[in-house]
Amino acid sequence: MAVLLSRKERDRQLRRSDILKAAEHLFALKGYYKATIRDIAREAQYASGTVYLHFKDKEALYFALLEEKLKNLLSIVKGKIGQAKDARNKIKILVQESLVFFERNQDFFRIFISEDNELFSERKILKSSTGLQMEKYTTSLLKEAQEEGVVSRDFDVGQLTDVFSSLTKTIILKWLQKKDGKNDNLCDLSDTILRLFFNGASNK
Amino acid sequence: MAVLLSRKERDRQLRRSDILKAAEHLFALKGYYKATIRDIAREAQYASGTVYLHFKDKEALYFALLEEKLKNLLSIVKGKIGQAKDARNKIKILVQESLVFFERNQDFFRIFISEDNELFSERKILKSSTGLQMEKYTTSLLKEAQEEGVVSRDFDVGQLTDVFSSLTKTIILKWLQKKDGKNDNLCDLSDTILRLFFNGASNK
Amino acid sequence: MAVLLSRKERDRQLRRSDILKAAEHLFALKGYYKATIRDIAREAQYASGTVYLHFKDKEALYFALLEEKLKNLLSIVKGKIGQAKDARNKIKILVQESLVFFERNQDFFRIFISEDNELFSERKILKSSTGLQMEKYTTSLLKEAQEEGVVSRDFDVGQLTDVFSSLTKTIILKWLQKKDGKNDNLCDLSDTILRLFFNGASNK
Amino acid sequence: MAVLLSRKERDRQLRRSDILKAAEHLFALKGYYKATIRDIAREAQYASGTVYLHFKDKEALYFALLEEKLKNLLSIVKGKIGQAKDARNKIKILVQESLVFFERNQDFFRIFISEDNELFSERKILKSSTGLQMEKYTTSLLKEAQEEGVVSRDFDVGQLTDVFSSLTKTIILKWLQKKDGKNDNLCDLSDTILRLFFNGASNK
DNA sequence: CATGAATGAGGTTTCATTCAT
DNA sequence: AATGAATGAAACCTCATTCAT
Repeated sequence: MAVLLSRKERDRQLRRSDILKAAEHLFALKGYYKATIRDIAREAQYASGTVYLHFKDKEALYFALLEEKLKNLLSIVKGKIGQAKDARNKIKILVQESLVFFERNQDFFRIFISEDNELFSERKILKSSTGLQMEKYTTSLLKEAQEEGVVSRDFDVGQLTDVFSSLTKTIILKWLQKKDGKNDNLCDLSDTILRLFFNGASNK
Repeated sequence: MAVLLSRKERDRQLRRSDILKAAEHLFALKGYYKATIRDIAREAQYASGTVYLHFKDKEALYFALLEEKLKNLLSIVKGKIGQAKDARNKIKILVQESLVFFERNQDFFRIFISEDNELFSERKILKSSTGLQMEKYTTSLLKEAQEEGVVSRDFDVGQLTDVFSSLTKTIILKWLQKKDGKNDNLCDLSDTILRLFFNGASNK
Repeated sequence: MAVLLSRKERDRQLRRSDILKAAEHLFALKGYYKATIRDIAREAQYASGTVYLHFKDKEALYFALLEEKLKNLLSIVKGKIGQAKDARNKIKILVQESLVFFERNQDFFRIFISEDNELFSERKILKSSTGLQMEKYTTSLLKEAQEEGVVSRDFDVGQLTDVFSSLTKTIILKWLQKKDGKNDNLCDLSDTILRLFFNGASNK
Repeated sequence: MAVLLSRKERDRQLRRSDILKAAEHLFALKGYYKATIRDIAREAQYASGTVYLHFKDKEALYFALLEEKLKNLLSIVKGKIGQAKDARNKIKILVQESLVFFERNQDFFRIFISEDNELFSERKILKSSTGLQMEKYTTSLLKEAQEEGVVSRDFDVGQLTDVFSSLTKTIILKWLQKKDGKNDNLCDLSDTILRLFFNGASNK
């Protein structure tokens, strides 16, 4: 019985996952408003109604997607960082792992970056609780860096967090837009980001 | 006769302007999709149809708004920069004037920053020709800075332009989100931006 | 004073006529629904409002046009027929003059033929009183022809009238659709029409 | 399974048919432009959106209607004509069956006859491919009649086709307009049509 | 559970008509 | 009289969401 339930549950998760994958693709391709539930359901090979068995409404689907992926990224990052000792190295790992992750999840990046700036009332920056966690985690690393003196204490940590994040996103976005056939590795850009950031935020 | 015509034309521009102002407010408040033409018309105290006497359709209204404001900003910036001699100062002025402008045009900033990241197919980043001009202009200043040695030549200028813009936007956005009653001047943040950027992009 | 008034009146008629001409062109080109008052006014070089100084509404303009032209055709036909003696000749003249008229007024013909079949409630076949007169006149000629024995009395005259009219229109329409560069004269087709009709409606 | 599918499909066709019937009625009553999708949906007892599950847009609905009915008429006619031997009899059957059909489908006739004369750009006389087939079929019968000598070769077959069709339509239209309570059978008029046509188009 | 037809609110846009200038 | 900006009703169509099967 436990087995049966767990299989059932596993199946359920699979379907949910199918839908999330389709949503990721379509939201990235067309944006939140132009991507229809029908599009998404069809791409996932389900009927529209099925989507509603897993998500309350379109917005919930959207946020679940954000949540899921961010949780994934955060856990990867936290895992890898465990080993590092000083803040500089931790931040280095954060950047590198983010680049690796986004290179593999370009659709998600498109959604992520556009969500990013939605300060509009409706699609709120609820910043999916994991988004907030991510932010807090970054902030804590930057605080550490300030304490270790590798980043100046003159700056407001909140501000630094935003600058750091947007810097990373900007570089990724630029890479995504270029992507001439060359297909240079995104992760090669971690040095650029780190140099810009650490120099920028240094004690002078 | 000339007077009559010019009054007519002036009135026309006033009405157009009413609509643009309402659009600015509503696009900023609700975003492109949730802001309806009816909302905008009502806020401008006109009937829906009136909007279409001035703009072909919703998109045209949106882009006209972008264009109008950006042209304004660009001309201010270019005007003020005329006086400056070295690249560092020019860029300083660019930042300062942008901050002044966006402090006065916060609604527009909200639209601007969200447009910015729309890589989606439909509402294209055609970056309203003036948007492109603005970008080119910034790039030219950064090139100058590279030539003058105040910014490292290691970086790709395109990349630098993006970084510079997103840095500025990020700082503004952060300020906009905080804005606790204090109401600190946005323009006071120009030093933060410049320090982060010039240190970041320095030769080491 | 009389002169002054009459000049005023003449001007008024000229403007009315301008509008009717534009309406004729646009109704022919796009049909009643797709032709807008604005289109028509613009083509006539007036403002939309001016149209309403001459016609109560769009429908009134449409019917005035029908009326005007049909009155014209009817008076031409009646004038020419005065001379003829027997019904056959009268009908021959009717056909010939109609062809000449429609060759010169092809736009109007397009409108006329489409109106023709509108039995819909709204754009009623009020058949502009002149349309009715025209019909009665034709009927009277056909009655005469029946009395003179050149057309069989077996047929209902109303029916014959309709058949005669639609026959004429059909031939004209066909000519209009072909009109390969050749530009053959439409009036050359009168024999075809008359032959088809008189044979068709003969006593055997 | 086959049964299940076929029931679904059958239901679907029924709904489609409901809508077509309502459209037929309303287009006949008010004409293409004044009949609204809402009207049609309401008459068919569906919501507006439902119409769009079956037809891409208003025009598609209109043409589907035309197509459906014409296909029906054409197949009936072709079926009955199979038996006949000479052209005269074939044409007789064509007329008779058309009359029977239109007597039963008066709403459709109203649409058909009005469509007929739309030479306007938009609602094209693409004459729904079946419309063209119908025309070609008629033409072929008339050619046969010419070859058999029962219709004069002096006439252009295209012209004859048009004359024949409009003659038939005219007689039906007249009948439809009269229809005093008497309710005489429309099909009784086939002799009138045939006599008018064959005499008219005879060798003299 | 899954389906997908049905719903209907609501958006954009057009255009006949009015009316202040 | 002439203008043409303004109006606002009303049309078409989309799509998130529900619910009977």
